[in-house]
Amino acid sequence: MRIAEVVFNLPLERAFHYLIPPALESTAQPGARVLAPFGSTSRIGFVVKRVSKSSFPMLKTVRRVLDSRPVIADERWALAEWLSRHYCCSFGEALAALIPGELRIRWSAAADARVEKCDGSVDGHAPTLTPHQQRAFEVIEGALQRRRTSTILLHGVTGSGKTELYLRAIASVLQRGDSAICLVPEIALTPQTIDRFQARFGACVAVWHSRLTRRQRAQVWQEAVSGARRIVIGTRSAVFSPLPRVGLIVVDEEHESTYKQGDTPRYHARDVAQARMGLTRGVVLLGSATPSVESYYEAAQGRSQLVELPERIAGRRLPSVDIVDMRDEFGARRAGLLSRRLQRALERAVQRQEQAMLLLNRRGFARVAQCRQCGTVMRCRRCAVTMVYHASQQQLVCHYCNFQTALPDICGACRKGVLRLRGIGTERVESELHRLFPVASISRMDSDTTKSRESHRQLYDAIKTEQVGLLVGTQMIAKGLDFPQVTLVGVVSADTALNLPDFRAGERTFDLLTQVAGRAGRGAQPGQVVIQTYCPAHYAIRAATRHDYAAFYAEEIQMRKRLNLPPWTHLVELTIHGTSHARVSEAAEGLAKALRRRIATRRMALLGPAPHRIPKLRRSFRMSVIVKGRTVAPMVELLRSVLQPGRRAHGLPVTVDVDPL
DNA sequence: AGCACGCCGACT
DNA sequence: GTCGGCGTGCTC
Repeated sequence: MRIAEVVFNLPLERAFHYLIPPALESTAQPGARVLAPFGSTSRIGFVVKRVSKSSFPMLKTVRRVLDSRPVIADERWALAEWLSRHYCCSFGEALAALIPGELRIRWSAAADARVEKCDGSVDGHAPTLTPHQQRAFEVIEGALQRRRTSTILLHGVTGSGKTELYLRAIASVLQRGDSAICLVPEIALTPQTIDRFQARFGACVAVWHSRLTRRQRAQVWQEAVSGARRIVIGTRSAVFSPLPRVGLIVVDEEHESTYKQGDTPRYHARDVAQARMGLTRGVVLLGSATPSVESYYEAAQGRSQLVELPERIAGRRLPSVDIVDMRDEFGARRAGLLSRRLQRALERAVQRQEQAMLLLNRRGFARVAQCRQCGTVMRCRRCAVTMVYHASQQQLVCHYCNFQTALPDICGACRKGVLRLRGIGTERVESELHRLFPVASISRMDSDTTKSRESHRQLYDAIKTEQVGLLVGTQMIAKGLDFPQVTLVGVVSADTALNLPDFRAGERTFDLLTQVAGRAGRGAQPGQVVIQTYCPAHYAIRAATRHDYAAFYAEEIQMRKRLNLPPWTHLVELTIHGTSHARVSEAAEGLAKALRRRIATRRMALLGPAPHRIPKLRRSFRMSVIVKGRTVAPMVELLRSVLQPGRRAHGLPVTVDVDPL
């Protein structure tokens, strides 16, 4: 038993054997990380097993053990197995995903666990529940008491009091001695939620997100393990929190795409939450005003329980929504930015000193720079996508790789024409507002103005204290913000998301419009929403104006069925990349052929190969192949065998994206 | 995934 | 003649 079987964070299924020196005998146990010589260097790996002999003739020796106790054990170990099975990654990659990258330092679970009294009992500060909330809570409480794996979808309109129900559910779990995780889409968007959690539960709440420093992360981790904290509220990786006995995972705004991890393993935190609670008979509470079609379908199929909160609390009304048909407004002649209707509404808001928000889901000043003479559009030379002009930096910026370059005086292609800026972004709207309302206080909120650690909070506070009258922003302003003085929300263009080549375009649009509309009229004054669009008849837009999720879902699910798309099927997207275009397409063809041969007998379909949505990124060409099937498991099993060893096709690396967005 | 080894094109 | 491109194979 002096040999450790070790896996690494590499796209390799195989494990490697190492001798364990006597001094490390007691600590080199399954679940502990070790530093092991690997090729010409050393790397960190995970011990998965102890064995007594190995067929490998020249074993090296473990250098050191990083953990005095396993970092991953029990149900989190099983969760890693699920991750690797479901997302087609190696076990080593799955284990690595379960611990923060920053946890490189030695840690011991022996830290003093000063568990404060923390049962989350509902005190005088908690508001009384409305009848709808009360009924919803009974369902949630019932599920928690049953102690069986279950999922509840809480579909509540914006401002219907979902957070209060999360708090009550968590309190209930704490009272019986278990712990809970609450996932939020983006920490910066939810300062209010965190404040409320801390007000209710005090020091037993830990906050987990990407902007924590290394030290803070290690500390939160430690406190979660030791039981000093019983609640973790955080972004997607918080689903892996090492809290003991997690009885409930709340996924707030479950439809948000930020729950999907961008690199291997490309997990979806909502699905991981369900897998985790499946292992410990816990409850998953999904909350949304605009549920993902997937989650609503699960409820419709009876696999999860649907609970509705159809009304706003405190008798607040949902805002009235007006559609401006931009074809009437500007017609085939010059395109404009703000319709007369929206301008008038803005004027009224400014006069009454109320706040207004304008949404445009595109940052920068102009979407493209195009030559007036030859029509050439400025593209990023590494990514082959159009570059966006940013007035604040006076530069063209690639939104994929952040490559920047000055706006040339004349076109580089024909050396004659002057470049013309076309297509609008948030910067352009901001300058238009300055022109129309020179005395108003105007701010812009997008990822450009909120880059630094503190800028988001500062801007948020300025709006909260009403130093800002008019706010322009990307989807960042559409989500979660609660500013009672906002009475007007304008959507500059509802069509930006609608016209993308994506089968979720309708869903995205419905979500964005409903969410941004929910920012209006949260205080005493009623809210008004003005939506500008060139497709007023589209069902996603029409349903959003009526706040009618059911109508949207009914249309959407039929379209998905007709085209055999999710949630009726699952997709797995394979992307092959490499610097040689010829080699990439050769490999993609080869992979498609190999797969096609094998899926003939199974109930799967193959699409492609075709150029990836972004055909070239950072000098690398990309081709995609999509596998479609009724369930994920057989597809991943097949891919695992075809892409071995090293998850490659014809020598080129392949990324596997299960249920891509 | 990195890294070393090995085989063909444009330079001092 | 060699420097360096990336295609190939290996890592206990």
